[in-house]
Amino acid sequence: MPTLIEARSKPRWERRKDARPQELLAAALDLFVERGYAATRLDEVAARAGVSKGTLYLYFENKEELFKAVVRENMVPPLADAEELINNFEGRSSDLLRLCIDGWWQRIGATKLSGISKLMMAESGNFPDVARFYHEEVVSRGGALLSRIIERGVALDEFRPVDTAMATRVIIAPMLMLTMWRHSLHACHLDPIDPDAFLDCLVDLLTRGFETPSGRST
Amino acid sequence: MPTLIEARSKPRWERRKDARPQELLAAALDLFVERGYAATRLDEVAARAGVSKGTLYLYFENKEELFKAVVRENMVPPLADAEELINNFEGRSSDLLRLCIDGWWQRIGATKLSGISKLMMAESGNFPDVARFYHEEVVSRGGALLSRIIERGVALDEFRPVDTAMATRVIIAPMLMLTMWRHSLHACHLDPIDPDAFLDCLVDLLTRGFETPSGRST
DNA sequence: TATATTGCTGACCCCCCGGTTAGTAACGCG
DNA sequence: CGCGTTACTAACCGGGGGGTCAGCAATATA
Repeated sequence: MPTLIEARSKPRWERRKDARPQELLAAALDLFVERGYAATRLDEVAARAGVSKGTLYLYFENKEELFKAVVRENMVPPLADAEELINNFEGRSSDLLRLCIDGWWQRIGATKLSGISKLMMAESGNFPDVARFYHEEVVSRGGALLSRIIERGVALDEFRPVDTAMATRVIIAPMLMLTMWRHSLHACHLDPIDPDAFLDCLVDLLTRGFETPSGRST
Repeated sequence: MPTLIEARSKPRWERRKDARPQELLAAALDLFVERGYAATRLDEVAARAGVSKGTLYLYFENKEELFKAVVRENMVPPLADAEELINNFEGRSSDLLRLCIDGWWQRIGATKLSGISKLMMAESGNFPDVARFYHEEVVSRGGALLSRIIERGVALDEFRPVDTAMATRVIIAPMLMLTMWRHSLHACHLDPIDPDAFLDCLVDLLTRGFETPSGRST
């Protein structure tokens, strides 16, 4: 039976209309990253946010819209900041490149947000609508940023002329691969890897590969 | 009603105990690659092999054992061949490395088998038992092969001394990443990529990075 | 053609999960 | 304190899919 204490101190639930969306988004992010898109149960998302499944549907139309909201809330802002940075940057393009890669690592790669990238690579084939959305909101925008940096470098004669599209992929590949590792075998305590060493190794390799003899400093 | 022709020429089904396992494995490979592990329906595997779901369970204990059989049937033999090649190879280690990477591309990377690698990266987190099996049968063995090549190169003074474990990953990362691309966004007709150009670009980058000044030829 | 053997079918069980809704309890307000 | 509004809950629905099994029909044998 409900004791006096419970009856007095704690209502069975509270009305917190303002706080719900953020709490649901946080719970959804956690679970999407942990389990993937298809394997995430909306029951569980709601439970982790401290509400019932019905409440989740008061704030989000369905699973797909919930996921899109998670992406908009978490992945898009860092992209906007990077765009800002690139627009106002004055200095060597190789420094700008490293700044962006480090920024990505600190704000996405090293955080649970990297799980979203992994999730999309893993499941985009089964959810083409979500894939299209993610491509428009994140992939194409992120790729465009990197391409701008490379083209800046080439224009200022700091980088040798390269196929921008391919170079963009060559940079992104190891970054994404690192997140894949961290979220797959690595997460099962198999095949541990040191992310910092890996990134250092690759950034070094890349800058050596890109820079012109004249652009070299150290 | 069943016509005379049907009644005479075609039985409703045939007994083909010997052929079933191979046909089921082929169907399973196709669907695992197309949809992923969790999203593959055993009903559909059976249908594609031309039998009912019940028959599938006559030949395989359950979904997990079916998947393991697919891996053993398709992924393990190329590894054994590569091992053979490495054991008997006489020549420059950089040639051996390129031979193995090309062999991987032709027998796995460029075929639907690459979908299995992608699948494991994508879903190992949700199926730790399968992940462990795959790690033992494929990942650790493949990694060991690459490590042997690198150590061979270092021992023969063709490669400069490197952290073998890290170098192994640096080689594998772009290979796996390429398969990820081909099976995710690329498969949705987004972000097309030329695999050969990508691989050439990276093999070149890697061999340059590894070889000692003395080991250089061209 | 009759009979035994067995590879194969398809209906069935049961749980799960995305999504819905009738009803209830928390809160604002007089 | 009482009343209206509404944020929230819990029970529910329907379809789907892993796994099972009683029975049937295709072959081997005679």
